Amino acid sequence: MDIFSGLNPKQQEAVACLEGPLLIMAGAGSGKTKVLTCRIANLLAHDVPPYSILAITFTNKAAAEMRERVDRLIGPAAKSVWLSTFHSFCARFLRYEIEASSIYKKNFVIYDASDSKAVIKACLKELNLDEKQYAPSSVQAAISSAKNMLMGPRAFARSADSFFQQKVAEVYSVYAKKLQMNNALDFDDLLMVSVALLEEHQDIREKYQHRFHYILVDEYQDTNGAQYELTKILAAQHHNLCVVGDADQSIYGWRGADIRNIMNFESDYPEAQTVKLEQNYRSTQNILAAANAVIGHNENRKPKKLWTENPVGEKITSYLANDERDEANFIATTIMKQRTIFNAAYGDMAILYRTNAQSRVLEEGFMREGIPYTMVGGLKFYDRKEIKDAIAYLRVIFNPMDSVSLMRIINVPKRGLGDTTLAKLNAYALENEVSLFDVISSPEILSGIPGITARVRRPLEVFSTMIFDLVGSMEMLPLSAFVDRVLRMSGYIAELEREPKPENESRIENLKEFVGVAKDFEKNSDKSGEIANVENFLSHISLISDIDTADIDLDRVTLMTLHSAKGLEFPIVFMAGMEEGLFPHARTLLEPEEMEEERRTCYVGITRAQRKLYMTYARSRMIYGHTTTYLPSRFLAEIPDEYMERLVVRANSYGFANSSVVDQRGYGSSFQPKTRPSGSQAPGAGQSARQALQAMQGRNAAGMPITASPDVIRPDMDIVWKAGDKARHGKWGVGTIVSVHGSGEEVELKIAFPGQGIKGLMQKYAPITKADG
DNA sequence: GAACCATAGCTTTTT
DNA sequence: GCTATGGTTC
Repeated sequence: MDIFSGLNPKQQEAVACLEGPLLIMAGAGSGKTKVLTCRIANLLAHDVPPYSILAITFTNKAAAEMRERVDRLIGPAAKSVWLSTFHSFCARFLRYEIEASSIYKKNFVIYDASDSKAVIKACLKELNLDEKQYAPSSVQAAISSAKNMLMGPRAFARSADSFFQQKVAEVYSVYAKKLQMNNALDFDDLLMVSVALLEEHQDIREKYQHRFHYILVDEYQDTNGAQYELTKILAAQHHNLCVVGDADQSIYGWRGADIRNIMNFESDYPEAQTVKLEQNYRSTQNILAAANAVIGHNENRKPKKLWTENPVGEKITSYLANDERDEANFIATTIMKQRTIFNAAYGDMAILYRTNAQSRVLEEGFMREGIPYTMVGGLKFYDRKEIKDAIAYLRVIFNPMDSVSLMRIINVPKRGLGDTTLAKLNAYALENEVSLFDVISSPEILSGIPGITARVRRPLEVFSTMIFDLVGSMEMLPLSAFVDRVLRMSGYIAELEREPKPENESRIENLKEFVGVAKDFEKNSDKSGEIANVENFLSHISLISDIDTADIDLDRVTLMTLHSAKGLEFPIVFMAGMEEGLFPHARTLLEPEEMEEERRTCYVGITRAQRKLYMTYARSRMIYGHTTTYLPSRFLAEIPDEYMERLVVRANSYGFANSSVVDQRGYGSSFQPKTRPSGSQAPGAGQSARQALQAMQGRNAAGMPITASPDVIRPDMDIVWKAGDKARHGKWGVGTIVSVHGSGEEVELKIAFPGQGIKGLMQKYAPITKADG
C-alpha cells in the first residue's frame, strides 16, 4: 500500500493522524486534496468500514473526484463512503428521517433560488407589501441569513430590531408556511431542518452520531452557522473530526460563512492537533510572492507564508486597456499567442472575473477570434424555461402538493385556463387549506366553486387524469423513458412541434438533452450507489451546481467568476476587470471587513495560476449603457514591481501606432481598427457577435455550461489569398475575400460574410480555411 | 386569451 | 445596453 509515498512530512503527519480532532491548515496549492484522499484511504486501510466515514466537500464535483481517487488508491470500498456536499448529505438524510418532523412528508421537493423567490413574491402580495420597498431579493437574503443562523420565523421576529426587519419577519412566517403547504424545502431548509431533527430527536441523533466514526470537512473556512452546528452534533460522540481549510481563502461571508468556525477550532476542541501545510506545489515563486504580498495587507489574519521550491517563473503581466472591448481583445490575442508561440492548449487557460456581467464582452471577443470556450455559470441550462417546465412536471407527479410547480405547468401547453380561473381555484385552495391539486382533481369541489364552468372543468379533468396516470407509471418505467413519456403525454413536445420556429426547435433539442441527463443519471447510478428514480433525480438536479457540470476536461478556455474558481488550478490565468469599484466591488469600499474578503478573493484568484498570470484593467467601461471611468484596483498596487511588469499600451508589430486611441466609438480595438469600411456605419461587431451568441446558445443543447463548438479551424499561413476567394471561418461560415493587404506575417484580410458585414482579420490569427467557391 | 410594446431595474459573489 | 415584467391592445 503506497498511501504515504509522494507525501512530504507534514502531509504524512496529517494522513497518519486518524483519532481525535484534527485541524489541517492547508495553504493554496499545498496538496490538500491529496492529503484528504490519502487520509480516507488510510482509514479504510485500517479496516474502518466505509459507511462510517462521512466526508463533506464544497462541490459535488469535488466529491466525485475524491471518490474516484480513493477508489484508485484502495478499491471499490470507496463507493460506500458518505462523500458529498453539506446540502446533498442533508437531502439524503432527510429522505430517511424527515417524517419524524411531522411537518414534511418524505416526498418533499427542493426549491432552488428562483422558485423560492417566486414564493417570496407571492408572500409579499398576500401581505400587501410593495415590491419596491421590499425588494424580493433583499427579503430573500434576509430570510436566508436567518436560516443560516438557525433562526425560525419566531426567533427572527423576536430579534427584529427595525421596522424593515419586522416586516421581513412577517414575510418569513408566511413563506415558511407556504413551503410547508407545498411540502417543499429551500436550500437553507435542508440544513436547518436537518439540525432541528437531530436536536429534537434523541433516537435519530444517536443513530447518526454512532454511525459516523470519522468525519472530514473540506473548505471549513466557508461553513456557515447551520453547517457548523450540524458538524458539531454529528461529531459529538466520537470526536474524530478532521477539518481542512485556509482562513485566507474564506470568500463566502456574504452567504453566512463564518471565518470564526475555523479560527476557533482549537478552542472548540482543546485536544485538537494542528498540522500546517505551507509548501506550495502549484505556482511559480513570482506568483506566490504576489499572492503573499496582497494577502499581507489584511489586518484580521493569522500571519502565514506559503513557500515553494518551484522556479521563479515569469513576472505577472498587467495590462491597461482602453475599455472592456480592448481588454477582451488583449486577452483573446494573448491566448492565441500563448497557443502559437508557447504551444499552450486552450484548456490550460482560464479567465476569472468578479461579476458574471463581465463575461459577455469576453465571449464576444472569443467568438470573433474563433477561440473555443466553456463558461461556468451565467445563463444556465436549468434556468431555461423549457427545462424548468419539465422539472415542474416531474415535481408535480412526484409531489402533487407542490402548487408552485403545478401553477407553472397547469396551462403549459395551453389548456384554455386563464388567470381568472386560476385565481378562483387558488383562492378556494387557500381558504379551505387544501392543495391546489386536490381542488382541480375533485369534481365535487370544482362544481362547488362559483364561476367554474364545464368549459374549464373539462380540461382540468383531462389534466388531473393525466397526472394520475403518470403517477402510476412513474415506478414502472426506467427514469429516462419516464421523463420522455411525461414530455409527450403532457403535449409539451407536440405544442413545440406545431410551430416550426427556430426557438422551438432549440427547445426541443434542450428537452432531448434533458432526457439525456436522465439517461446519464441512470448510467451513473451504479457508480454513485443512488437508485435512478424520480426522487433521486429531482434531488440531484436541484443540488448540482454549474461548476459540477462544467466540462473542464475539453480543450477550451474556461470563463468563470473568481468564486467558482475556488479549488481549481490552471497553467495560465487571466484576472480581468482589476478596477476599483468592480474588484474590489463598489459595495465593499466602505466596509473594512468586506474589503478584506475582497482581498481574500483576489488571493484565491492569484493562487489559481501555475505558470503565468495576467491581470487586466480598463480605463473606462460601459456599465448600464453609461461609460464609467475607474481607477486601477488597489490590489494591483499591492503587488511589488519586482514581481510584475506593467503594460499600458499593447506592444504590437502591426504598425498601428495610434492603437490606444483608435476607436472612440467603442468598437473593437487596435486589433481590428481597419476592419470597417470607412465612413459607413460600423458593421456592428458587437451586434453580430451577440446574434451569433444567441443563435449558439439556442442551438447548442449539448453544452450545459454554454460552450462554443470546438469545430476549430487553425490559422494557416501557407494559403495565398486573393480577392474573390471563398473562405470558411470557424464561427461566421463562408465569406468572400474583399481585399488583401500587407505581406509575410502581416497579411490582413477583409472578408465579407453574408449577413454579418465585412470583417478584417490578420491571417496569422484568423481561423479560416479555403472554401469551395 | 395571446401577442405586442414600453419601461424599470439591473450587476456582487452561490449551495 | 439588456432583460424580464407588466400593461395594453386586438
